[in-house]
Amino acid sequence: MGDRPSYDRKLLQILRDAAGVFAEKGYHRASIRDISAATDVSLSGLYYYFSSKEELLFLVQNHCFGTLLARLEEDLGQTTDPAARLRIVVRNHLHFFLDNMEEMKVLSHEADVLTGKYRETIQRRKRSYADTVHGILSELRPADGPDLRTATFALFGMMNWIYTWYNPDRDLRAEEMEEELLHLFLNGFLAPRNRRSDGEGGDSAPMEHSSIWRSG
Amino acid sequence: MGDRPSYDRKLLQILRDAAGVFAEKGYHRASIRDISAATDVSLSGLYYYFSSKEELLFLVQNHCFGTLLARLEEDLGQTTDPAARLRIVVRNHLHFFLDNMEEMKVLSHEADVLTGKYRETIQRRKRSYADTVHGILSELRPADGPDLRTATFALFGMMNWIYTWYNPDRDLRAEEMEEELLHLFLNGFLAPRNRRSDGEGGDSAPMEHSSIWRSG
DNA sequence: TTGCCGATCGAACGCTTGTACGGTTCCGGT
DNA sequence: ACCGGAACCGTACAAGCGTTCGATCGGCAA
Repeated sequence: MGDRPSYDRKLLQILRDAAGVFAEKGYHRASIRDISAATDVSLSGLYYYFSSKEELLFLVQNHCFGTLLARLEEDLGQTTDPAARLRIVVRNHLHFFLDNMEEMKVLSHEADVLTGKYRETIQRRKRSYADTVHGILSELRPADGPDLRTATFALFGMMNWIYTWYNPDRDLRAEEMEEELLHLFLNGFLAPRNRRSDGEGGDSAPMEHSSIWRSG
Repeated sequence: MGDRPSYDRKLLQILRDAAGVFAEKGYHRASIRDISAATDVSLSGLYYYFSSKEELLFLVQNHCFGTLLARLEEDLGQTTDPAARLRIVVRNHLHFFLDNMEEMKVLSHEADVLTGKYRETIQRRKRSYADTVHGILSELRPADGPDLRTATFALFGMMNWIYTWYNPDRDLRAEEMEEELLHLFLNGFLAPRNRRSDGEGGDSAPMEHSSIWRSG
C-alpha cells in the first residue's frame, strides 16, 4: 500500500461497505449505484478507488483472504505438531469467518465470477490454503485412513457452509463452534476404518454398528 | 402436472437446459437470451412455459428438490433404525447430487434470490428436509453429544460444498464418497466428548461406542 | 494570490436486460 | 374446408446497467 493513510482508510471502508452490499444482494444483482448509496460516495467518485466493478470484487476478496492468511501463518509458526496445527486452522478460519461474515460470504459465494488475472490470483491463494490443510491432514492421517482430498474439502465444506445458516442470536460462538467442528471432524478422520465386512476378524469393530457400516 | 406429455417433456428439457446455464453463469448473469440459445426456443417462445425469469428459477429448484425428496421418502420408508436412515439420507443426497450436479448447484448456490411465495415454498421444503435429518441425528445422539443444529448443518455443509470442488475424473464415485463422508461424520458424531481432541489419548476411541448402541 | 493536484461530483452514453404484444404456424375435431 | 386453441415467434420498449468525461472543490506550496 502507498503512503496515504486517508486514502487507505477510505478504501478499506469502501471495501467493507461493498462487501455488505455484495453479501446481501449478490455480486451481479448489486449495482455500483447501490454501493454508492452504501458508501455515501458518488457514483463516479467511486471510480477513483477502483477501475471497474470486477476489480472492486477482487479487492474485497483479496483483502479479506489476505488478512485471513496472514493471521493463519502467524499462528501456525507456533508449532509443528499436526494436531495442534489443525486446531489452529479451524480456530483461525471460524473466528475470522464469524467476525467477518459478509466478506467471507462474498469470498465463498462469488468464487467463480472473477476472470483473468483476478481469478488466477484468488485461486492460487485458495489452492495454497487448501494445500496447507491437506498437508496437515496427510501428517495426521492414520494408515488406511480417509481419502485426503475428500476429507480436506469436507472440512472446508463444514466451515464455509456456515454463512448459509448461522444466526448469531441462536447459534454457538466461535470458541464453541471450534470445539464442535474439530471434535466432529477429528474423531471421524482418526477413527479406524472397519473395512469390508467379509473379513470376520472383527477385532475392534463393535457388532452393533453393522447396520451402518455395511451397505445394503 | 396436467395431461400433456409433449408439453411436460419439453418443459422438463427447458428446466434441464436452464439449470445448465444458471449453474455456469449464475442466475443473475444468465439472460433469458442465453437460455433461449441453450434450449433452441425463441426468446418470447420461452414465456409460454413460464411467466417470468424468477418463476423459471423456482421451477428448476422446485422440480430438482421435489424429486430429491420423493426418492428420499421412498427409501426412508424401508426402515426406522436411525443409523440406517442416516445412511439412506447421505446415500440419496450424494447420489442425486453427483448425478444432477448442475441442478443441485443452482439449488444450493442461488438459495436466496427467490422472493415472496416462491421463496417461501423452497425454504419450507428445505426446512422440512433439515428437520428430517435433525430428527434422525437426535435419535442417534449420545448423551452429552454434539450440538444438534451445528452437526446437522455440518453434515449438509460437507455434502453441499461438493459442487465447488468435485471433479468426476479425479474424485471418488458416489458410493465411495458415501462411505467416506458417513465414516467421517458418524465417528465424529458418536465419539465421546470428554477426550481432548488435540491431545494424545493413546487409546482408540470406538470401543466406548458400544454402550450407546446396546439398545438398538 | 496563483498554480497545482488529489479527491470528488453531475450528467450523460451505449448497451443489455426482462418483459409485453401482436401476429403466425401447427393440428386435431367437426 | 374450417375453426379454435395450443405452440411459437419477431420486434419493440422502458428501465437499469457499468463506465466515461469534463468540471469543480479544497488544501498546500511558491
